[in-house]
Amino acid sequence: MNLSIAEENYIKSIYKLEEEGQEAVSTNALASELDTKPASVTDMAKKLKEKKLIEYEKYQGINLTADGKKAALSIIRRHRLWECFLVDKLAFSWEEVHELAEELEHVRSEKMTNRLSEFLGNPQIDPHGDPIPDAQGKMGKPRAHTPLHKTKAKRLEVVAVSDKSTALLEFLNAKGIRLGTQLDVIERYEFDNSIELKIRNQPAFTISEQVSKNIMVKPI
Amino acid sequence: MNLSIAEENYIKSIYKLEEEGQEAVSTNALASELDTKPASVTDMAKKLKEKKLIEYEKYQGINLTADGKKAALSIIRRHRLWECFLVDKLAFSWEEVHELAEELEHVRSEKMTNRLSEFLGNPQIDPHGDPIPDAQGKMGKPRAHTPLHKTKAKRLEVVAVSDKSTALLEFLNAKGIRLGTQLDVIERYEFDNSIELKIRNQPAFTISEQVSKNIMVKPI
DNA sequence: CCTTTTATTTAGATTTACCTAAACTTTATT
DNA sequence: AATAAAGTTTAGGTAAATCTAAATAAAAGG
Repeated sequence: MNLSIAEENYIKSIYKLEEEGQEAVSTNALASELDTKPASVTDMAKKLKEKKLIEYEKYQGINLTADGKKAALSIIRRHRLWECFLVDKLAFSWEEVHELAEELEHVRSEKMTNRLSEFLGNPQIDPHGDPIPDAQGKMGKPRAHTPLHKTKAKRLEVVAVSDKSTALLEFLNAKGIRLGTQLDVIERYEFDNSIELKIRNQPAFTISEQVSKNIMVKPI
Repeated sequence: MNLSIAEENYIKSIYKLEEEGQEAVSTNALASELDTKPASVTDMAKKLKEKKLIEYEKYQGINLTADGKKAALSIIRRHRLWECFLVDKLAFSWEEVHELAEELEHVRSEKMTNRLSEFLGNPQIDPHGDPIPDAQGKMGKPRAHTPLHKTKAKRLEVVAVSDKSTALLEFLNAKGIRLGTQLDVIERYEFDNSIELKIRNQPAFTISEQVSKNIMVKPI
């Protein structure tokens, strides 16, 4: 199956929205994810259905077929491996790599992808904590799922960040939060769902619900 | 200046044909280099002229402007650095990397390009022996220029290969010819311009003019 | 120098991936 | 259940990069 860059981007976004729990991905949701218009999504949906990569009926939303899922995992694999490359080998920081990987991911060569993986030591997670599918399209573990704002635990470790925008990642950098950082929850404020945190001996600080939603943690 | 992939490919090809000695690059030559039709070239020529990357008058052929040359060198730099990466780090052989680099070269990020260069140890030549322009767009030396079929010398060293097609490179692989290989010319046959060669102690073999044209050498 | 050949350009279509505006479904609300 | 609101699709259009076929210009040959 030979996909255009646009088609790959649609597949990737559909996969993402399905992962986030949407039973069937709506035209609107996909349009806003891809920063395009609903009418364009309808057009593309017809094309991807033709190619048997999605299930789609008028007004009923979109789901990936098995083939579509396979394609998505292949794109995600390439994306995350390039992110590792940029961080591990070219010394980029985690907030810089998403956009570049968006471009590099579209160079389709299984041989290159597999050699890149090997060169990087077959990494299991990317710089944002997301698991990297293997050459067969198997995703290690299904990504760390507990966002900080839904945990009760007091001592936590950051395992992933779900929003890859430069803005959020730079904010986290500034606060000293990165992958593996240990957090102590000092206080949860009901009225705005903000959370007061502390890292080791550093002074405490507060983060909004917006932020805590995007920090995936596990108790320690 | 933001160029599309198509525009970048035109710029690169114009640069190549100018290098090969064409005073003004003809519509036909460019069309066949890019494997497209003359009519398409005319269309694109108008656009690139608009962007001040080429000089172009109807029926008069095409030349790069200073800006066009700068753009070309930037693309070539990216192309050749990725070729080095693929060969040095991912263990590809020289006949496999051209196509992949054609795609990777279109990811435009000066920061990434410069870091890639540094990561590779700021290489001066790519796996085919072509010089790599530096970050300022300066090309080390102007590529080794003597094709094997034009030399009189008997003892030679291979310094570059001008045709990057898989076919030629695989043929050279099979014969044991690679960058730095030392050749002894046994005989030159006038009637078809073929050349009989020997490498060290191996048995002699003959190559056609087609091939010898594309092997750049220096006497030793 | 005139004619033929070759090279180049124009005109008009096509494809992909978009868009806007209008029409139509579905869902939510009273 | 009727109607309003929200979501989705259709219809028709645009821009980029192609193409074919026809027209035109330049070069080559007698």
